[in-house]
Amino acid sequence: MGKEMAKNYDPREMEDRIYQKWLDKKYFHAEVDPDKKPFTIVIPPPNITGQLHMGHALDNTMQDILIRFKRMQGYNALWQPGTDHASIATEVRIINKLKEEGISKEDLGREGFLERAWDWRREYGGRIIQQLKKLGSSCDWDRERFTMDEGCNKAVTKVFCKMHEKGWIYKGSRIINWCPVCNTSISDAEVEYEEQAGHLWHISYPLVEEDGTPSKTDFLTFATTRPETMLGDTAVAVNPADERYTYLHGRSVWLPIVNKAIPVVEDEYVDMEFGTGVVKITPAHDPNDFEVGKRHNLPEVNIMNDDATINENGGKYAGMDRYEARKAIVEELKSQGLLVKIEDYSHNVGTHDRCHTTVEPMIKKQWFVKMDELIKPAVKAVKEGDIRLVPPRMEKTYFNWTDNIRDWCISRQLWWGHRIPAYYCQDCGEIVVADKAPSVCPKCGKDHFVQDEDTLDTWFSSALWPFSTLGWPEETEDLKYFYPTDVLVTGYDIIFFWVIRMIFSGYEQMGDKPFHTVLFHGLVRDEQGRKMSKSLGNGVDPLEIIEKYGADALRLMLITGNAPGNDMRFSIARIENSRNFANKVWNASRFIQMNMKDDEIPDSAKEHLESADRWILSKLNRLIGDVTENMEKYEMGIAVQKVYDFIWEEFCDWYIEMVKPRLYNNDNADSRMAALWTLRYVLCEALRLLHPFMPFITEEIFTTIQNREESIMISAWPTVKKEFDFAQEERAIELMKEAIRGIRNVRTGMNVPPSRKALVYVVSDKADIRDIFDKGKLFFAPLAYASEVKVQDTKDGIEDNAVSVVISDATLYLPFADLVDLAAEKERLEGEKKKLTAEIERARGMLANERFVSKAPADKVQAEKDKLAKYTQMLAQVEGQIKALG
RNA sequence: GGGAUCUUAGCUCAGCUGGGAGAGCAUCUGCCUUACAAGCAGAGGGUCAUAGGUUCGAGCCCUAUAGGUCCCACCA
Repeated sequence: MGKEMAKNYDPREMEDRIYQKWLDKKYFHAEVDPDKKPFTIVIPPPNITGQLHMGHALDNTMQDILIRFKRMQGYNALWQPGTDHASIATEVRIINKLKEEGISKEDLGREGFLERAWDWRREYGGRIIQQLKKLGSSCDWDRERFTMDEGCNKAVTKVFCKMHEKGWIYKGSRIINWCPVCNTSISDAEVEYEEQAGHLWHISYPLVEEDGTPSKTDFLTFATTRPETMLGDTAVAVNPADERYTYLHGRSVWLPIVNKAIPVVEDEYVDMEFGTGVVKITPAHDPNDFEVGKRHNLPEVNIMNDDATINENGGKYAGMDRYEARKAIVEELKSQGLLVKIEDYSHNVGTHDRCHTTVEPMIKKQWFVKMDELIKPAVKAVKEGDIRLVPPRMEKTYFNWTDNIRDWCISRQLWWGHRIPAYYCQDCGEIVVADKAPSVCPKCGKDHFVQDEDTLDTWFSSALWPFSTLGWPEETEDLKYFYPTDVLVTGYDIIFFWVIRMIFSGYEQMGDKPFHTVLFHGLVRDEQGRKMSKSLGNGVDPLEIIEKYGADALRLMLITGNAPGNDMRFSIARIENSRNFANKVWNASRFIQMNMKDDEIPDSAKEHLESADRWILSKLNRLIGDVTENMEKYEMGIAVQKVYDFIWEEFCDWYIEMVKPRLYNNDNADSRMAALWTLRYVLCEALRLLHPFMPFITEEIFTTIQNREESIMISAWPTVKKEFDFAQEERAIELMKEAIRGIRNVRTGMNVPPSRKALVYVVSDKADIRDIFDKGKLFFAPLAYASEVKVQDTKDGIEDNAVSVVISDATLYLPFADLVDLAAEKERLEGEKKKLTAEIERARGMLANERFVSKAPADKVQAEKDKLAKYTQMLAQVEGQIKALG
C-alpha cells in the first residue's frame, strides 16, 4: 500500500521538497539533442534590484506552463534564465546606500564604485531567482546568465563595433532628454508624460529699431510655459504664411535680460491658430526649437548645467535652480512691463520613468543607433507573419512605434553598465571604436588613449538576450540548435523597450528572427483595479500568497479567466477558490488511493468496463483533444478552465459518485477492478493535463497514487485514444444525469417535485445480482434516492423511453414519465423540433445556394453538410421522443 | 490630435473562425451523506452600454453615439 495521504491538502509541506527533487534529478536541464525537436523560451531577465511581484508571477507562470506542456509533449524544452543588470535602477540603489554611509559615488571613484556594485549584485542579485523557484519555474538553472557576464559583454562589444563600422552607430550632438537627478541622458522610450497644472506666461519682446535699439512702442507678444528658457532664446518664429506678421520678415526683436537682438525667422512649424502665432525659439532646450534652429542656422545657447541649475550663459541667474530662475525671471519681466498676463494651463510634462523628475531637453554629444535601416526587417517580419503577436491587436502598437521611429540614444552617463568601447587619442583627438584599447593611434601613432566614460543603455544588452545567452558571438552548438527560440512571453508595456529591439537585433546579428511568437499578458492590478505600486503600498507579495495558499493556487488563479494582453485583477476570493480546487483534487485522489488498498490493478480490468466507465473515458478523450488544441493556440486560461470543470464536475461529482456502489461491493471483482482501473487512469491523465498549471500537487499525487518515483513532469502529455471513443455511452449517461438531476436528494426529501420521484427498475438475468438489489446491498445514487425499486429479470413492462444505465451485470431503468413533467417535456421537445427544423432549412438553403457552395472555403461547406446531417439525425430523435410521449 | 481597448448576472471577469449566454464570488433553500463543510444537492438572477445596419441567424461583423481604461504624439 502506498503512503497515507493527509486529510487536507497542505502545500507547505510538499512544494520545496518536490522542487528540490526536480533539481536533483536535473529535469529542467536541456542539452543539444539532434534527435529531439527543441522548444525554447528565454526569460525576460528580471532586474537584479527586483523583488518578485505579481507581474513576474504572472509572466513566469505563463512561461512555465508553456515549457512544461512542451516538455511533456516530447520537445527538448529549454527555458533559458538570467538576470538584467538594470543600469539606472541599480546605480540609483547603490548611490542611495552609499548616501546612508555618508559617501558619494565620486568619493569612491569609478573603480571603487563598481566594486561596490558587484558586491551588491553578489548579495542581492540572486534573490529574485530564489523567488522564481518558489513559483515552480522549471528554468534550466545550469544555464543562468547575467547581462553583464563575460559572454554578454563580448556580445555587446561585438555588436557595437559591427554597427559602428557599418555606420549605424554614431556619435553626435543632438537634443536629448536629460534627467538632472539621475544625471544621465535617457532615450525617448524612457520619457513618461504626465499631465501637470502649470501656467502660460504671456511675454512681450520689444522690436528692434533700425538703429539697433529696442523699441519703446512696438512689441511682439507670445506665450511660453517655461519662461526661464528665454535666456537661451536665439530667435522668435512666425509662420511665413501669416499675414499679420509679414511686416516682421527680416527684422529682429530685443531679448530682454540678456539684452541682445535676435532675429525673427519664418517657419512652417508655427501654428498660426495657437496663441498669438509667435513662438520663441530656444534651440538648446526644446526638441522642436532645435529642429527650427537647424533649419535657420541659429546658434544654440545652452543655459543649464547638468543638475538643471542655470549656467554662466544665464548671467546673473547663474547658479539658480531652473524653477527659482523661472520665478525670478518672471519678476524681472514684470518689473520691465514685459509680462502681459499669466494664464492657468494644464500641459504634459516629460518625466523620467524611473524617478519622475521632469526631464530637461539638452544638447549633448551622445551615441546613437541609426534606426531607419535597422527597423526594416523588424517591420517586415511582423507584417508578413514571420513573427506572430498574440493577441494580434498588439501589432498596431508595434507599427505605431516602428513608423515613427527615431534614432536611439544609447549612451548613459552612468558607471554601472557596459562601458562604451570607444577610445579617444589624447594627442590628436582620433576616436577608435574597438573591442580593446588600441596600442597606438592609427592617425598620430601616439599611445595616449582614454576610453569613453559613458555606459550603454540597459536595453542595448537585453536586445541581444535571445542569442547572447546561447553563446553568441561564439558559434556554439547551442546557438545552432536552440536559435531561433520559440515563444517570448512578456507584458505589453515593454514592446518598445525590449520586444522590438530584440527583433531587429535578431535579424541584424543572426540573420533570423529571435522567436516566432510573442505572447503578451497584461498588468496585474489590485482588487480595486489600481496599478500595484510601491508608492500606493497596494502591492500583494506573491511570496506571502505562496506561503499561505501554495504556489499551485497562485498559479491557477493567475491563469484562469485571463485572456492574452488583458489586464487582470488580483482577487483573494479567486485565490481561495484555486486552493479549494487543489483540495478537491487532493481529496478525490485520496479517495481513490484509499479504495485501491493493496490491490494490484491489472490492465485486463479494461475488459470489464461498464457504461459509466466508458462515459468518463470518452469525456476524457474529448477533454484531451480540446485542451491540447487550446494550449497550442496559447489559450491557457480556457484550457485550464476545461480541466477544472472536468475534474470537479464530471469526475468528482458524477463519476466517483456513480462508481461508489461498485467499489463497496466485493462480490463482483471484475466490476470493482474496472472501476478502480478507470478511476486511476482518468485521474492520472487528468493530472497530466493539470500539471503545467499546478506542478506541485500533481507531482505529489501522481507519484503517490502510482507508488512510483517517476515524475509527472517528464511523463507524456495525454493523447486522444480511439479505443476510448464511446459516443453511445456519452449520450446515455448525459441523459441519465439530466434525468436524475434533482432527485439525488430524495433521501432527505427536500426540494424535489413529487412528479420527479423516480421508480427505478433493476433488470438483470442473474439471480445473484437481483438478490443484491433486492436486499438493498448495492448502493447507487438513483437507487438510494428512488421512491421505489423494482427488481426483475427482464425488461418486460418497462416503457421504451426509460433511461437506462448499466451497473455491473444489471441495467437500471428510470422511466421518463416518473422523472420529468411530461407536459413540460413535450413542450420542450416541440420547441426543440421547431428549432431543428429551422436549422435544417437554413443549412439546406445554404447548400442549395450556388454562390455559397462555390465561393466559401471547402471546410466551411463541409461543416454545413455535417451540421445538416447532425440536425437531421437529431430531429428524427426528437420526433421519436415526442411520439413516445404520446 | 492619432490609435487601441472595454461596456455580458449584485461584484470580478471568460466567451477561440457568427448558430447553446457561461465561471468564480455573493444571495436564497436544504444537508456535518465514511474523499472533500476548503464540501454536497438545488434555486434565483442577464434586452450581452445605446441606436441603426449586414445576415436565414449577431455578445461576436459594420456604422454612429455615450461612458471608462490605456498607449503614442504634443502647439510655444
